[in-house]
Amino acid sequence: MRSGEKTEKKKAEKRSALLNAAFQLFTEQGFQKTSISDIVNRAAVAKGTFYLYFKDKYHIRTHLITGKAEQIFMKATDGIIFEDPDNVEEVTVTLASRILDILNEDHPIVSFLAKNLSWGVFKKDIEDQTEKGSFDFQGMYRDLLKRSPIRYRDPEIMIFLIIELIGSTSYNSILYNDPVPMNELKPHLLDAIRGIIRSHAT
Amino acid sequence: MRSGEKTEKKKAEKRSALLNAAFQLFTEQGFQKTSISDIVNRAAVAKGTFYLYFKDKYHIRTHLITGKAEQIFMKATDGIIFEDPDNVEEVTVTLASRILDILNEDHPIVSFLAKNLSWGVFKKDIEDQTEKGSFDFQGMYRDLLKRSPIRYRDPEIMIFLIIELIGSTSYNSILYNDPVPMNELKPHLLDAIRGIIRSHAT
Amino acid sequence: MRSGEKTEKKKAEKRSALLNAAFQLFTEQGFQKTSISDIVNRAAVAKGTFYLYFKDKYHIRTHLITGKAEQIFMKATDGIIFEDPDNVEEVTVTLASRILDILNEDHPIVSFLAKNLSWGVFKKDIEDQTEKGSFDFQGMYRDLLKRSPIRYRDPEIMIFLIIELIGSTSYNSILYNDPVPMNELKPHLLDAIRGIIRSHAT
Amino acid sequence: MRSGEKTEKKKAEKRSALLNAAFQLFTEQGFQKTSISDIVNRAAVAKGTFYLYFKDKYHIRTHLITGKAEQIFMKATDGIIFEDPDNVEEVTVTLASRILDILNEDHPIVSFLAKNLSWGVFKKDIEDQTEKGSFDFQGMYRDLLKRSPIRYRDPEIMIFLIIELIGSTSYNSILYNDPVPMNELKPHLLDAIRGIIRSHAT
DNA sequence: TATGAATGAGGGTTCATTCAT
DNA sequence: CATGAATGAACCCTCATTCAT
Repeated sequence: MRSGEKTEKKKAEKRSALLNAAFQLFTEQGFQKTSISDIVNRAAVAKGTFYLYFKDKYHIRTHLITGKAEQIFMKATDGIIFEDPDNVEEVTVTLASRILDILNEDHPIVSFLAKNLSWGVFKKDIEDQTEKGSFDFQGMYRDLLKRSPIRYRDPEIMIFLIIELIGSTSYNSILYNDPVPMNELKPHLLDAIRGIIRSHAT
Repeated sequence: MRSGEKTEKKKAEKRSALLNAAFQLFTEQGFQKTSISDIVNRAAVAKGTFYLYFKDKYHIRTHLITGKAEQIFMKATDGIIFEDPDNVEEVTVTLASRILDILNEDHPIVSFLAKNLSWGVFKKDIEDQTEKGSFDFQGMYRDLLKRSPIRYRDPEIMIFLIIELIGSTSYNSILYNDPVPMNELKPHLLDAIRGIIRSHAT
Repeated sequence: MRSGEKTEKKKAEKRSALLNAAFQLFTEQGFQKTSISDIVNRAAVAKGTFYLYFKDKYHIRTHLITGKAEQIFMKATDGIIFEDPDNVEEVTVTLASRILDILNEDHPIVSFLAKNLSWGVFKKDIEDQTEKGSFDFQGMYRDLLKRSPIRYRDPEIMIFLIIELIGSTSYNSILYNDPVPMNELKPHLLDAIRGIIRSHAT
Repeated sequence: MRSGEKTEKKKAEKRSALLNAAFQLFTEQGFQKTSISDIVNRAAVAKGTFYLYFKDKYHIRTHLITGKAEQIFMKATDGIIFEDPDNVEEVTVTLASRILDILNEDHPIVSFLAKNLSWGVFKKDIEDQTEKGSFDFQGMYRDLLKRSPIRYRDPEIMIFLIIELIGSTSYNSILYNDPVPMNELKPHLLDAIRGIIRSHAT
């Protein structure tokens, strides 16, 4: 009745092969230019198989985006210890720094996210997916602000500015060293973040 | 001149009709979802005519992007008078403010640029096109920094950070009031810009 | 008997579940638009199981048609007593009337037969299937004509005309009240049948 | 500007080729089993060309059905002269007779209509299409009944019974001589029609 | 027997591009 | 210059059928 272990394993392999193939192709050629034929060819499975695991191209992209984003946040927060865990500036800058390092070491992920992650897609995906275990970044940050001894005006705007700044500058710096490599850009970026945070402190 | 004035005029009209139609459609539906059929239909021109004026869809997009960008910069600098034209902070913030106002009053342009302008495309287009009369923003800014009594470290990085910050935040704020409308976001944005400039001052 | 009773019962259940599911689906969506996936899903049976009981979609349709047709004839003749069992007109009109009533009270069967029973299919099915116990309508009618005191010219044509008339008019009248509901159409139909019978009497 | 005569002629040829190919294939294999690939292959045009002339398979079927039906009615009424044009029985039987002759001489049309014309399709098509020049059978018959010296009860039911009887019996008789060839069936059929008409006379 | 994952041929449809007019 | 009919490759997706478990 129940499918055996072996079958289950094979299924996981197919799914994984499809995700990997899609990730590579979306990164190399972008989402729109990648056809389902391309994906199944690289994954070495039959065309119909794709539809056993994903509804369509958008579905597999969503899985990739949320998966990769979560992976980054997990890595960024893993084993981290703050000297002063209630210091918004320290926590934010440290997290930003770690995320920039992770991105800087994983060009494919940057390329993939840059080519596939627009705010529209991101927000929609986030809302569509209330998957268990999904990393709750917003909640974590809300707690941080609550515990902080310093109050911040318009914290939502603050975080919005910071995220957009990181996101928009990473792409060219990391992938094309334009205008300078991330190593060089990073201090300026963290400075700018500090500036934003301070200007919101009351 | 062999061809009569009338013919020349008609030619320009067709070209113009194609550009307008493409702009509307790229804005409404995005680049990928717009077909050449769509464009020629809206322009009320035969399909083959498209190929008399543009090589393909990418070509017409390039023309639109550079045209619109130039239009914005022209408008932003038109008739402007600075109290202290050598003050980098004043000039930059004023320009930024005017550009934000222009964008905020022209949603289609924001939508169009957001949907069609990635850095990759932009740089490539800029390089491909050495069109006469194209607005020399970089040159203007270089002069400003030269005349400034204050010196700035890594001015290129500074301008990069500012441009990316403006570009990335405008889209959601202007079109979706997310996280707040541009009216509200603007002071924070200008603050952040000031912060970036000051942290680069020596 | 090697296989236990329980197994036999389960087997019959699966077969039955498939037949029921197919009947419903063919009735609801028609034969062509129903996929084998649809059938096994509704029958709550694995895809492969279908092929243990039926060769393909055509095969299951055939079983349904002959089964349903037989069911109708059985019901129509069940417990019937004629005043004058040798009177062809009385017997025919009474049978026709009962069949019309049965159909009128069982819209799904009408819909199913209408959507799935063309003469071509019917005749082929009948010939292919020499299933035991199949109701011998033709034989019954031959006997009736033999016993009748009145002789009829071309009896086969006569019965052909009657069957076609009933079959073709039932669908629209019963399911769509078009041009009128069966209650209203019925007397006219029986009149027409009487007319056909009389014009064949010698 | 305007496409030339030659172009117009070629267009008509393509359209015609598609209609002919579709007619043959629908007749040979039925509607559902015929793919658009089949049609364009037989018509010897490219696949995309199909969509220049017809929206989909249903659209081309509709054109064929209405076209063929009109053709039959035109032929049946062409040059007809009645001794007593107000005699419902004479007119009806004469028309029926001519239609049966036409059908009997054009097996493909019978096969096509049998395989493609269900009442549902027919009524929907008729309603969808208020094309100019379409033969107005209903109007003609209404006039006939109005002029008739004899009154008829429920004339709509009467005509419904007659049409269904002709339609349902023609298929097997003409194409398969079952139960007898049309030549032989025809007198019985006309008799039955007469019977229906008389039983509706007041 | 029973399962359901896997297959891949084939369905309908779109569209950039060409070319005779 | 301008046209738009014609093309056919490529797209996404469905589904009957097989077969290892």
